[in-house]
Amino acid sequence: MRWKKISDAVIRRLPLYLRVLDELASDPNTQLISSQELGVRAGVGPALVRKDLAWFGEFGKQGVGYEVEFLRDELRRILNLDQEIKVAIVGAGSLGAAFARYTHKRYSDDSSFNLNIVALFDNDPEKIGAQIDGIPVYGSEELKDKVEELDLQMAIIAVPAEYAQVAADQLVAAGVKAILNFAPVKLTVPEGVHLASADLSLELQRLAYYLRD
Amino acid sequence: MRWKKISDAVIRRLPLYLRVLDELASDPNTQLISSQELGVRAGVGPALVRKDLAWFGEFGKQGVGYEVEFLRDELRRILNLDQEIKVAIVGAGSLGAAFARYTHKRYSDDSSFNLNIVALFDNDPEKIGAQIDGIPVYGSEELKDKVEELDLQMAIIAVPAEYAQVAADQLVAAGVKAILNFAPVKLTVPEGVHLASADLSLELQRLAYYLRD
DNA sequence: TAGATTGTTAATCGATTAACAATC
DNA sequence: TAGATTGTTAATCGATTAACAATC
Repeated sequence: MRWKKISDAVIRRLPLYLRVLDELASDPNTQLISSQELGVRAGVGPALVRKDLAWFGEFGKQGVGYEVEFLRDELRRILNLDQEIKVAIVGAGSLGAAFARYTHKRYSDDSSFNLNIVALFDNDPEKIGAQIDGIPVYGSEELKDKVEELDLQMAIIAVPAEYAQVAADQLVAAGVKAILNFAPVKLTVPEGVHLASADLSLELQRLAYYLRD
Repeated sequence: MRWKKISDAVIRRLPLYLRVLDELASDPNTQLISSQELGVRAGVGPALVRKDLAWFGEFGKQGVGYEVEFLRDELRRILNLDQEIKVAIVGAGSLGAAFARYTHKRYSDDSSFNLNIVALFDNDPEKIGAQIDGIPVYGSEELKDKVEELDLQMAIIAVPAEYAQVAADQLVAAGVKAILNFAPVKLTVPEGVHLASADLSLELQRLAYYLRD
């Protein structure tokens, strides 16, 4: 299945819809949902909900709405979340460790959360060989080998700003195609490698603007 | 100084420009920068750089460019970062503690980083009264008092998803007008309260989509 | 002055919303 | 059938880019 050039603005909303459907799936009273209702819960207009979904197929029934379980499964498939995705964290400092715990817990609790942190990497000899929440910490020089061995497909960069580009380069060289960056720097990666950024300080600085009103 | 209805898309780019200017300010060789160069470093087109800045005044000189130090000061003023902003973190678990350390360090190291974490809040009696990196942990029932006493203007929510809306409600009731949310839930806040979200799992799920190519 | 780069207007592009025929 | 809601096309809205006169 191949969908060409669907805008990232669309892709960003799919996890929002999926979250609503996951919540609803546990409620036996709600087997159907309209674009109206799904939109309200996701914070998106109903027309946009329908347009977004229509890029991938005809998932609804006119006059009826969308089947919650069915649509959830479709969205999970579209987002490649129907299979386990193995994630590495580079940087086993307090931030890296916190994400490891956080995401690992989520993976164990929620059987449909298929993002699994399976390895941490760090340079500190004190940390290498230890485990955090049962997840092993490896030395950075093992990164390439472990990416292959463990089939790591995604990575989270949680190192200090000055090492973030180095970490990204190592990940790219190892073949990782999706990177979530927490360091407060703009990373440069080759075409075909996908970046997401969770830049705490940019967000705080943006919020500061609105303190004036 | 009051700038009406400037789009959030514009505001989001100002911290990007500010970051570039901060880096450049330490380089005595670069006293001037063109919209071209600033754009390349910030990842924005040169025309957009000029248009963004022009919303707030005429900061450049034709044929010359922008003075780095001057423009930096102007941007810091526009973003209200010319004064110390006191920030609370709600949730003193590993994530909250990691942010506290991270941002607190940044505040001490970088004299122009005026976002200062000065309080943590938690419900766990084990944690209340303790300090993390010298920052005191208070009980949640003290939130309202401490917001006033310490003049807390911003907060970071780092509690489990099921408590995030409660935390937001308490913050709003206490008068906090800017909230950065890390919990994987859509928060509802009244008009006039500004939200930023750093939703790790939404970003990871979005990245998963691109693993197909 | 000649060259460069701003500030700004007009043109383009893309994303969201409105509307409605199709149909469950 | 009557009512509801989808999928889709056309209209609108907003954001980015191109172009260029002003001017340092």
